[in-house]
Amino acid sequence: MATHPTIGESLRQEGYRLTPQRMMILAIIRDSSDHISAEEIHQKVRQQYPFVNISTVYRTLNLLKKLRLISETDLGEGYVRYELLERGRHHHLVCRRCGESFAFEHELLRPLQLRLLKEYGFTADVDHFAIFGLCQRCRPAEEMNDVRKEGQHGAA
Amino acid sequence: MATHPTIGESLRQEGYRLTPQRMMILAIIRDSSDHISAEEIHQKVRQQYPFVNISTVYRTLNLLKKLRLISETDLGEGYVRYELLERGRHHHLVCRRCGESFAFEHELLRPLQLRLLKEYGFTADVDHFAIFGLCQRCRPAEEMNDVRKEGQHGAA
DNA sequence: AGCCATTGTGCAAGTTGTTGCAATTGCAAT
DNA sequence: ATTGCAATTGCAACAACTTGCACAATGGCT
Repeated sequence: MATHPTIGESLRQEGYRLTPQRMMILAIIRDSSDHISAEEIHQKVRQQYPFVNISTVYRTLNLLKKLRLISETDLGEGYVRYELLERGRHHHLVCRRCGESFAFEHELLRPLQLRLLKEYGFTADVDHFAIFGLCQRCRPAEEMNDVRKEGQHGAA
Repeated sequence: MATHPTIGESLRQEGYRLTPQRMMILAIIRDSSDHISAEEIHQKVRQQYPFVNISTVYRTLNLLKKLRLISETDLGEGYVRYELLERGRHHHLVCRRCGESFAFEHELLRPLQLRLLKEYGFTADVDHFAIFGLCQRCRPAEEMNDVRKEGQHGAA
């Protein structure tokens, strides 16, 4: 029932206030099994206390993102989803054809992160990537589609 | 003055129409020296023909993106920018502190692209990445900031 | 307990971008 | 040159998200 102590305390230690709105929002993110949208958070907060404004939800999410406590991901649904970062870093492959999304290990981004640091002196925030493309199942279908179109005028 | 022939023809070969609106939009993207926003394109189109609607601009940009003729990038400005893809593939590092953005070579993403294909069977669209983080100049300042905050309560 | 600077909230208006629909237009066939 | 019709456009309404502002609440200080 109580808000996640470590995250609430992280906020206060950074000089921010732990208000009832923020406690409710934090509890909902923590209790949600996977990525959750701002609108879903807003709905659930309102079940407890109906006067919370959606802009408070967005402002809280932006604050938590700034403090690197949550990650924000665009899975191509027309809105973004949020997740506790302490839950373990992972990333997503999103198929542009079927819309399905697949997780992939943070490990695969390490080499890139290192090269950017070595060659450009740039410290990349690699909290949560979403990479778009074609999944294994959809690629054949897409290629067949290309062939049909090329067939219309004969050349590649 | 004439619209870029190859891109205009690409459109028609795919079965789409080459309308005056699309010709103007294409010419503007081609004549722009770097990444350009939808709003900038709209302004410039209206100088030639004031009745073009912003939704036509967005729809044309989405079409060109779908056909992989342009790339779309979020440089953290609150809107996205577009660029001809045939101009050579490159990506951006965006500093979350100073806002500056730096180009980096497509080559650095190749290994990731290959591993995603080998390990997940996923064909990643790597047209234009924007990776956020801290640039060389801003990292010291940010770390100093962290130290000050940690000092307030003594432990890390 | 009470004061006060500062942070946070709700509201309403503003952005960027998307979409349903009716009217228009490009273009291939006649 | 005209026709037919799917593709395209303009418009207005909408969705996700942000922001300016006045009021409210928090929490350190006395």
